[in-house]
Amino acid sequence: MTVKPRWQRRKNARPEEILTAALEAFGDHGFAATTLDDVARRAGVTKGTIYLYYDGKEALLEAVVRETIVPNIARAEQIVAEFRGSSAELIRQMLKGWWDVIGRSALSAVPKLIIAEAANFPELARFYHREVIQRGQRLFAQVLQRGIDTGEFRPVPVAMTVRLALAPVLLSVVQKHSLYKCVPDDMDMDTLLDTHIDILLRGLAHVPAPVPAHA
Amino acid sequence: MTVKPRWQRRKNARPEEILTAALEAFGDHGFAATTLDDVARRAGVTKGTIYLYYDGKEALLEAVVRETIVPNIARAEQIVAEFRGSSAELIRQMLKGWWDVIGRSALSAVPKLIIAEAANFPELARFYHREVIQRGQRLFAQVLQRGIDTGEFRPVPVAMTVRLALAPVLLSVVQKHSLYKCVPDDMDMDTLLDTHIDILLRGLAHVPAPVPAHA
Amino acid sequence: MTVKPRWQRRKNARPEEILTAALEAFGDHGFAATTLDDVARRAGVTKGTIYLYYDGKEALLEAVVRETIVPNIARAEQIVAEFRGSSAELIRQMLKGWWDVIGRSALSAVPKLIIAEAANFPELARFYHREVIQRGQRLFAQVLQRGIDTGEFRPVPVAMTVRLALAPVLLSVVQKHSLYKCVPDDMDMDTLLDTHIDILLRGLAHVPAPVPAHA
Amino acid sequence: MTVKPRWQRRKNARPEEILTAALEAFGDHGFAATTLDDVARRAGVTKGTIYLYYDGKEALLEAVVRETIVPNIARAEQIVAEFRGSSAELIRQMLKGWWDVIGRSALSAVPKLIIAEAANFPELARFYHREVIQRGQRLFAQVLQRGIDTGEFRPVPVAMTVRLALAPVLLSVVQKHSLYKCVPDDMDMDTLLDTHIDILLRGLAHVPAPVPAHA
DNA sequence: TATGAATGAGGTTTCATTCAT
DNA sequence: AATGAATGAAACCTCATTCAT
Repeated sequence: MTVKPRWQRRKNARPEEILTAALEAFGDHGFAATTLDDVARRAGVTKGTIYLYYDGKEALLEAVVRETIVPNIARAEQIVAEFRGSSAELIRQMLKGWWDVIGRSALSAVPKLIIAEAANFPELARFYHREVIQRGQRLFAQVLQRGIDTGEFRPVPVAMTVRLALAPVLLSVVQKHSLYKCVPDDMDMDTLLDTHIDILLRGLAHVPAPVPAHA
Repeated sequence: MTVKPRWQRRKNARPEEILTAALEAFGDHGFAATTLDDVARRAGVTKGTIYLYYDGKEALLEAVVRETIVPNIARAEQIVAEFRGSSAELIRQMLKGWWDVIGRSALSAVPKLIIAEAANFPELARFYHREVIQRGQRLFAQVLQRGIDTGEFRPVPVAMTVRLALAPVLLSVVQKHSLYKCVPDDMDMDTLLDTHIDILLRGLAHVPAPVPAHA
Repeated sequence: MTVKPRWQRRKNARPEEILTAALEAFGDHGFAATTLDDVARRAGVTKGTIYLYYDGKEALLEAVVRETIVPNIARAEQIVAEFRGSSAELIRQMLKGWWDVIGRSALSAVPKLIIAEAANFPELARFYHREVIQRGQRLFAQVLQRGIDTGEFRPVPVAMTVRLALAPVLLSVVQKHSLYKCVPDDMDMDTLLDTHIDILLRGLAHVPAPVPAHA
Repeated sequence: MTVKPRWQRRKNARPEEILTAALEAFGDHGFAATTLDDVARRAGVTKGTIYLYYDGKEALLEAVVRETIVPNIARAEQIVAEFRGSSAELIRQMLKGWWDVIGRSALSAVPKLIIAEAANFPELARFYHREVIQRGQRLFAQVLQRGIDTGEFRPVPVAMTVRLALAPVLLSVVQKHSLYKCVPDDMDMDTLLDTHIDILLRGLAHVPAPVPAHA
């Protein structure tokens, strides 16, 4: 007969389990409304255990943000550097790929978390802006500029267009963790992305404007 | 700094002052991280006074959401119903108008607040989705459909396109209340909107044959 | 102006009530072993009320030390300055007076508290040393020096003698709040003080040493 | 710094190492403010190891007090029993010896510890009072009484005088572990002791009181 | 109507103690 | 014999809510 041990020793697995649990909890309820009891329960430990690995609630939040997203940015930068093909195709792959890797995964909670907590943790927000947003925008801007340079796209304000290209996926990921937790989600992300890419690429194409820019 | 006028305000101005203060505070810090002391301070009253007009913190949040945005939706519906002009022009005016009325005002805090708190207040989120988002999307869809019906736009998935058209302004308003409270805001909203409308309308245009500027 | 001061009076009295309760509790159990619940209970309030008046447990400790003893030092300085009489008589009165005012009162807990907590709150200890101990020793040293100068006492190392003169009363006050809380107190403080003063003054007198200083 | 020797120590050296560490830690911070992690670190072991030798934190405190001081009392009793010489000389040697053996060593932490914790551990305090203080006082009283009986000293209240004779060394040892951890220690213990013994013995001598005892 | 002193439930954090390794 | 991961009770502290004025 083996008696069930009160707890198990899982030293190496613990930090990541706690981090994942914290990401979920913070993403669901926000920082202030999340209790460490909730995080602990999701991680299958007790409250005190969290303090073995993290200095406190705030340190846990920082770890969640710092250790989850940044690696993916580096990977994206590498993919872009190695890509051979049209700029249009690369833009399509970046948007789709971002959704597949971040949007569908648990990592998708981070952007919503940052939006909700930026004002309460400005230092963390600045870190995220510097290491994630700016790097991501720079990457996308490179691709767009390359397309303009090669004549594939018409000249557009690059920085603005980058924001416009990313806005639908960012907003979708944010809504996935807020409104669509409460209302039936009628959004077909594949169709949305296809439509977005379709309109975007047509809008970047070299054809005369069909409508006067202004009345 | 005015000291005396406070006592000369109409008595029924109090609830609105509190509501405005609450919107600011909730928008800045989120619901859980906002203290009623903070709301009271912004409203120029003391904590106890809030309870004379609202049943508690949660009731205050509900009031903020219910009483601030809905009236504007009704106004937008009226504007659209009365509009005479091309669909493209109406789309341009709706996007620009939304930014002018909501985006620039204190009301812009509501979308960020909803995103942050939806999971904690699902009933409120459903209300907002039903009374604000769906009505807004329906309105925009009407305009888009009209443009397709009249041949001004090519056929596109309407529901998706509505989301895509609104995404940049929504995301901007959300970021205005989160990241851009912490990092220098280099975003020129007018240029962003112009670029967005430009790309969007080109993307909606009938591709091959150049279409006459005006029917 | 005494209409119904019952509630108002309590409001003004709160900080002092809490301070007294804290002095008792800290004196009894030490800082770390004292719970704020205990302090609150002694003061007849709840835990939260303490935070209306003090920033936290540590601030409460500081207030206890800073606001209780210092005024008495000032008073002692005044008494000495105004005294007319022999130095011996003044020394007698200072020792007896110190015991009557501090030793018998609740203030007697402070020296024990400082001894117990000095290492944990060095800044507070330095304050106490500077504002209480050094001022007290300086005062006593003046009197002793005056006695030597007038020929009333034989020359002795003043700084050392001050310590020796004060040691029995200090130790008594400390023990009153430690050991003699646990064992039956067989100490008659009046006799102890009389004996101390007797031996001390004889020891300070101008007579040849009756015993060889060393073998 | 020696690294290897730890493993070569006799196994039963462990308890003593822990006891020494505990004495230091308790003496520095008091019982409640001391963590077992601190004790363990000072002893060069981990927290769990302490429980192999002691039943818990409180048992450790008891062991510290019970096993450190008592042996020295026995030794002092023996020295007194074997002493041949004047009572004055014996008093001098006892005071000086006490300081050399207890005052300078780590054991000096015990009196401060007892003072700080007596109210929280009354049973332990009673033990200490019975086995250390009373035995020490009885010993000193014997010597004093012998001096009076032989005519070496004038008659004085013995019990009181014992306290007075010991007060300076006790207080010094206590302050060494409290205030003088925080403020520069300007106290020359040798001079203090010499002055004390000088005044005390003169005060015990057979000469007419130079000052009227009291009105 | 308005205040703000007081409360008490609930959260974060610490740490003595246990126990699997 | 020794470790240190894990626990859980208890402490500090905050703040929504109440209520006497």
